[in-house]
Order: sequence, then C-alpha cells, then structure tokens
Amino acid sequence: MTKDKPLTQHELRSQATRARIVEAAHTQFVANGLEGTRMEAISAEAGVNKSLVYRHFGNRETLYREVLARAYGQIREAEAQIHLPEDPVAALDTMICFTLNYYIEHPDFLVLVGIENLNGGVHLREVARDVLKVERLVERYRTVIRCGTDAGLFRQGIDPVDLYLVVSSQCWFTVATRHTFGITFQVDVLARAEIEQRVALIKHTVLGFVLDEPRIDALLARSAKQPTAG
Amino acid sequence: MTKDKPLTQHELRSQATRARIVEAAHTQFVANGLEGTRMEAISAEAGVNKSLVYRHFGNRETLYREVLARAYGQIREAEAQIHLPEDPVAALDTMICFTLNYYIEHPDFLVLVGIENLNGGVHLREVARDVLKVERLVERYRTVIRCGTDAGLFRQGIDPVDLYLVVSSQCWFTVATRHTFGITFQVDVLARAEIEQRVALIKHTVLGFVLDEPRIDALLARSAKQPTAG
Amino acid sequence: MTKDKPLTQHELRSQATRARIVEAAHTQFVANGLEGTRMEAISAEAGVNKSLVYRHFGNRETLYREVLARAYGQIREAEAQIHLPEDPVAALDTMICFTLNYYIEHPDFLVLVGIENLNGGVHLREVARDVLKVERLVERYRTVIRCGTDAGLFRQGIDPVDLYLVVSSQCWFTVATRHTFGITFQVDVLARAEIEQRVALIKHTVLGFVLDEPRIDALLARSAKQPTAG
Amino acid sequence: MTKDKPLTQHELRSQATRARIVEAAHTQFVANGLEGTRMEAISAEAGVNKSLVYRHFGNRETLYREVLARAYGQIREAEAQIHLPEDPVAALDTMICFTLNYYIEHPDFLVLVGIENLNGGVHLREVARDVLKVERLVERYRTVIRCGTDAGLFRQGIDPVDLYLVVSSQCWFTVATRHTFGITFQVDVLARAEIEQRVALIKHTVLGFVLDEPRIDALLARSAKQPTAG
DNA sequence: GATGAATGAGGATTCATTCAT
DNA sequence: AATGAATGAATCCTCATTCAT
Repeated sequence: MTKDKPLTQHELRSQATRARIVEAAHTQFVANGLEGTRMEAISAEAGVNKSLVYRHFGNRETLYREVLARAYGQIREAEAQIHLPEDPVAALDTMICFTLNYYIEHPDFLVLVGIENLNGGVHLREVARDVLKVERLVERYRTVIRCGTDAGLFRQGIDPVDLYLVVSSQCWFTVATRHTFGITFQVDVLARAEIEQRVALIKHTVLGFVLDEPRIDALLARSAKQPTAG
Repeated sequence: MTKDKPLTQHELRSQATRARIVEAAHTQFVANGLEGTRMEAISAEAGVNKSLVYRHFGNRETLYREVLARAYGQIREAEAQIHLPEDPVAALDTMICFTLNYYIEHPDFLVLVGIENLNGGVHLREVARDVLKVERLVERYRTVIRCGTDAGLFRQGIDPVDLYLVVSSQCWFTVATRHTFGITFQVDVLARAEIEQRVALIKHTVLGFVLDEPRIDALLARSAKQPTAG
Repeated sequence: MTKDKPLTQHELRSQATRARIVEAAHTQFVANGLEGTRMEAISAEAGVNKSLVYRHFGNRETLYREVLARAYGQIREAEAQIHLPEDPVAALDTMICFTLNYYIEHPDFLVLVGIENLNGGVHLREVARDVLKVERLVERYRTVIRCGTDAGLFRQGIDPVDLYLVVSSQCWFTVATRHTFGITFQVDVLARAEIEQRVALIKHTVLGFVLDEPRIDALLARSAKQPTAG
Repeated sequence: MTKDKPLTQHELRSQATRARIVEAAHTQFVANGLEGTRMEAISAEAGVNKSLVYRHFGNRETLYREVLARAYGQIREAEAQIHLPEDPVAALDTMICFTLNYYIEHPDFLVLVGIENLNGGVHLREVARDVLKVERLVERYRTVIRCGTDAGLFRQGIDPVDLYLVVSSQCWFTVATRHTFGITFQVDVLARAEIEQRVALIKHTVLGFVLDEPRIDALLARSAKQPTAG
C-alpha cells in the first residue's frame, strides 16, 4: 500500500531497532500487564538502551498502543488469508476452527484484548480505526452466510456480526478463561480431547443458529413473550 | 450453619473493619487491577489506617485472594437462589437471563476473573476449593436438563458443563469484551436494544444445542469427518 | 540490702512478668542490636502483650537501660564471688581465667557493652553509678597486687586499674573481635587449643607487667625518651 | 598495578560519584550503625539522588560491604607505609604507637569492625580475602621479631600473630571501650596524660612478652600446671 | 495488670522519565 | 541514533507507640 521510498542505511537500522522494541514490548506487556511491565525490561529484552525506547515511542502508553494495534492488524491479516470452501457447512467449520486455533496459538492477542477491556478500551479508542479493518472481517462472515442461504441451507436474515459473536464468544471463553475454568471444573481445557469436544460443541450451536429449524423459531417466539434480561 | 458464639466488642469491631477493608479492596482491585491498586487507596477508601490493612491481611496478595474468593462465593450464592420454573424452556430462559444479568450487574466479577486469568490463575488456585461450590452450580444445570429430557423436549446425554459453557461463554463475551467489541463494531452493547437482541441470540443457540434436531446431528456427523482444530 | 516488704499476689505476678520481659529484651537486644530489636519480638519472646511492655517500661530505651544495668550488675556479682588463692601468681591466674571465662560464657555482656560504646555510652551514663559497683572490682585487683608485693614478688606501685586493663583488654579482644579476627587469620579463636594458648599468652604479658624486672624498666626508661602516641 | 585505560568522561564522573557515595556511607554507617543508617541520609550527605545510590550499589548491605572492605584496605595500606627503625625495641615502639595512633585517629575503623562483630562477621566473610592483605600485616610483625632475635634481645619462637594480639588488643580496648570504660572509671581515656600512661603500659607488657626473662618462664611453667580457662 | 485494635511516621526500594555526552 | 548517569515521585511495608476495653 505505502509507497516504499528507498531508505538510507540509518533509517533501515532505525526501523529494525524500532521493530525489535515493539516485539520486546509485546512480550513484556503480555507477560506482565500494562502496569506490571517495566521499561527496563522492555529495553533489556530488545537489547537496546532504555532511553532509546523513549526516543522512539515517547512513553509507555504510546508503545503499548503500538503493540495493541499491531496485534489487531495481525489477526485481521490472518483472517484475510483464510481459504473458504464452497460448501457452506464446511465454510462454517473452517471459520470456527480458524478462530479457535488462532486464539489457542495466539493467547497473546486475547491477553492484550483482555488488558484493554480491563482498561475500558481507552487505548484501543486511540488507535486509528482503519487499523482494525472491520469490514474485511465482516465480509468473511457475510460470504459464509451467503454461501449457505444460496444453497437453501441456512435461514434468511442472519446477521454476520451475530454469527461472528456466536463463533467468537465460545472460542474466546474457552481460551480466555482457561485458567479459572480449569481450576473450577478441574479440567485442562487445552488437552486434545477437550478441544475436540469443544469444537463439536461450538459447531453444534452454530448450526443450531444458522439452520432453518421451525421448532426453534417457534420456541423462541414463545419465549420472547416472557420477561427477559435488563 | 456455623455456631455463632457471642462475639466480644473487640471482635465485632474488628470484623466490621475487616469487612470494610475487603469491600474497599474489591472496588480498588476492580478499578485498577492487581498491580495498579495502591494499598494507600484501599485504606483511604475503607477509612482506616494503612497499617491496619496490613495487620488484617498481611500483604496485598492475600487481600486480593480474599476479594477473589468472596466474589466467587457471591455468584454461587446468587445462583443458588434462582427459582427455576417447571417448564424446561422457561428454565433455560431463566438461566440465560440470570447469567447475562449477573454479568451485566456485576462486571466486577468478570473483571476479577479476567485479572485472574491474566495471572494464570495463580491466586484462585490458592483459594480453598470448597469456596467455589462447583457442585451447586452444576446441579442447577443438571436440573434444567433433566427437566427438558423428562418432558421429551431435549435430546439425551447433554452434559451440564457443556450447557453451562454455551450459556456462559456468550454472556461472558458480551460483557467482558464490551469495550473492544464496541469500539470495533461501533456499537454500545449495553444499550437496551442490543441486549434484547443478544438474549434472543443466546436463546437461539442454546435451543439449537439442547433440542433434538436430526438435521443438526446429521450435519455434525458429516462435519466430524473433516479435519478440525488443533 | 533493700528491706523486702511482703508482696501481694498481684505484685508478685507483676514482678515475674517484668522479669520475663527483661530477660526477653536481653536476648533480643543482644541478638539484634538496639535499632534492630522490635518491641513485637520482645513481647512475643516474653509471651506477653506488646502494650504490657510499654506499661512496664515506657519505651524501648528505658528497657534497654534496664537490660544494660542488669548485665553490669551480674558481672560485678560474679567477680565478687571469686575466691582468690593466697599465692599471688595463682591469684593472678584466677583473675585471668575468670575474666576470659566470663567473657566466653557471657558474650552477651560484651555485645551489650559493644552496643553501648557504638552509641557513645549515652545509656550507661544514665544508669545509676552505684549499679556499676566499681569499687568492688578495683578492690579485687588491689587485693591481688597487695598479695604479690607483700610476697616480694611484684614490683611496687602497680595501679589496680592498670592491671585490670592488661588482663581485661586481652580477654576482651579475644572474644569481642572473634569473628573478624577469625576471618582475617583463618582461625577459630574459641577452639580449645587456641584458648589454651591465649591464656598462656595473657599470663605471660601479665607477669611481665607485674614482676620486678630491671631490664624491662631500663628499656622502658630509654624508650620513654622517644616520641610517642598522640 | 592496574593498567589505567583512559576513562571516558562518563566513567570519570561516575567513579567520582561512586566515591562520594562510599565516603558518605562510611560516615553514616559509623555514626548510626548498620540498621540505624538511612539511605536518605547517605544520599543527602553525598549530594546525590537516593536512587543513584541504588543504581551504584544495589542495596544497603552491598554498600556497607564496600565501606567495610575499604576500611580494611586503608589500615593495611597505612601499615605498609610504616618505616621500621633498625633497633628492635624502637621498632616495637613504632608498631605500638602506630597501632594506638591509628585506632585513635580512625575510630571509624574500630566502629566498623565492632559492628561487624556484632553481626557475627557475616559481611566481612563476603569480602574478597585478598582485600584483607593479611600477609602484609603479619610480615611487618615478623620483621620486628626477627630484628629483635637477631640482636639477641628477644626470646626465640615468638609468633607474629601472638605479638600482634598483645599489641592490638590493648590498643583496641583503649579506644573501643573508651566510653564505657570512661564512665566506669570516671576518666577521659583520650586525655593526653592518660594516653601517655597507656602507651607506657602497653610497652611494658609487650617487652615482658618478647624479652627473654627466665623468671617469667619459670612462673609460667609452674602456672601451666594449674587448671585454666575453658 | 493485661489485651487487641488502631495509628502515624518513616524507610527501603522501584521505576518512569529526563539529561549530558 | 544511541548510551549511561541522574532524578523525583511514588509505593510497599514496618514499627514504635497509643487507645479502648
């Protein structure tokens, strides 16, 4: 996208240093949290002088934002790379598996987002909107849904964000609360057998959500008359 | 349960102070995190001398554990109070609404659990197991499931923890990632309309999960032959 | 000396407590120094409430003074119990052995006196003079000297305090600097063989000091013309 | 000895600061003891920021060790500079006067060693052995003894460490217990007249120790048959 | 006399950040 | 760009001492 002007050697070196710092900061923020991370630790891990970190990023928060934005960029990038099969159910499977896998393999992302939510999202709000590339993400889900409705398999009017929610929330919960859940229910949720079962569970609920099942609709309609949350 | 021996005035006063400190600590930990909370702030909020906090709890971590255990105790207590209707679908609705409502009204709990997961669960692991009262919780879900299967409405063999997962994960995600989700999708997830829709969504997936729908089973069986997560 | 009026039970008990506190304080001050000793530790060791220590002694310094005075009283008491043989050389031996033994067996005393000197003697100065019972001590040495001069063995004009100095300084140094000396010269000064040799050394110097040796006097006279310390 | 590489301006400045801190720490530790010394006071006296002290030395104990090692280094250095006269008695005089003078003029050293002994020598034990330069010290005494025996004045077989003990213990006691001794015997031991007398006393005992006096040997032999310390 | 709760002042250490080179 | 020295503002925790019972 950006026009890459040729860089001087100085600039190249500087950018490499910058990248090393962001990488180190990522590790540290994930491991120790926002308040728990020491600038000293970041600079040490990056192998540079502490003051240099300040020269490049000004202060800790800015550096944290850089790390946060990068993490969002990376997942969106990965999502964009997904190859969706033509078969709508297989496409759903793919999305589910990708999501759970990504969370399992990048717990860092969940940690950062967790930190961010504990902080009320103040830093993410400062991140340029376009970094989040939301449309790209929604588009993926829209494609899956179109696929299924075109095949006459899924019901009409499924909202892509709703579908994202159903998928994401269950994958998220699995990974993000793995410690407390594991302690509470005495299981290792990342054990292979557990994961397999979890995937089946998620697929089940997702299918229940997208398929056109008259009984579910009927029951939902009935239930909607009852008082609900709020 | 506990035989309440008459307490001396000293003991009464001491217990009251202790309770005030825990309350204040709860507020502070939720607002500022584990590392971000200053003992000074806790004592100030409790209206007692800083040293007194140390006299009662020894150090910050112990105090945090007390707060954490209490929060777990409270949700379990609330769950135990739920009145479940006879009708199984209504019972499900009740559980869903209770869960989402509890999370919305006690974001503190989610924050504490979030902090705990960021910390790898080290503190929860130190909390006496019986404080978690897991059986009580599972029992509630087992009851709902029995209700539905007895009525010939739900399929056989539903695991209560699985059901808890489907319900809890979606309620959890809604509240726990409300800031980042809100920023990403430009929506206020706690707005009334949003919540209503969210409840409907959760009910939908839960019904899809518990009802005996042959088509879902068939598709799941097919999908299980594909490669999955891991 | 003091007229002992019969004490009430209360008073007896109180005095016993008081004694336990002083004992505990002694142990603690010796082990941890003046600044290093915690009132908490004293009360714990005495098995009483912290406030009670304050009730009895008012503050830490006063308590320390009590301990210091008691320690001085005890050594003076022990010195008073020494049985001096008639033979003057044997009497000297007795004094030397008593002194060294007392220091070895009561390093506490040296520690307290050491603390006191590090503090410029401010606390000892507050201790009633008569507690020190100096005359008793000097008298012992005077007796030994008289013994020796009467027997025509010692020279005339030996000052008892000088003699005390010769004896005491060497015994003192042995015990008081045993750690640093031991580290410096790689030797365990309290090992039996070492002690024996040390006693012989001290006896040697003491005899050299009290005996009437013309050569020594001659050399001293010559040496006195040289510039000296100051 | 050390090859002095040219230092950068940074290094020079840093070393100067370091030296100022050690100097200030020395003063403070001597004045207030190990526990009694406040890091604040050290940094204030050194005219630097408190944190800088930590940057340079890590913690109070390390700094204390630095001070202790330096003090040992200094006395050994001074001892190495002594010019010993050829005449053996004069050489002894020189050693005695040097020792007493050094203690009088550097009570700091005695205080530090006193602190160290109260602490069981734990810190000195951590100091590199070669800092203590023990051989240098022993060599000085060996020289004096050889001097005297070669001249046929001293008896055979005098152990240099024994001689050091006789000299050092009396000088030590004079200075190290000056406060308690002064209070006990109501004298100012550092007054000129007192010092002169003290030097004479020490010389007397030292001569008694090194000279070949048959009567002393005879009495010592007799006395050795009596029970002794232990 | 004896106890436990409570306080206030202080003190070691840490750490984000700035300065000088 | 990069470094190391230096700073100032916390922040945790301790402890002598007092208060209330």
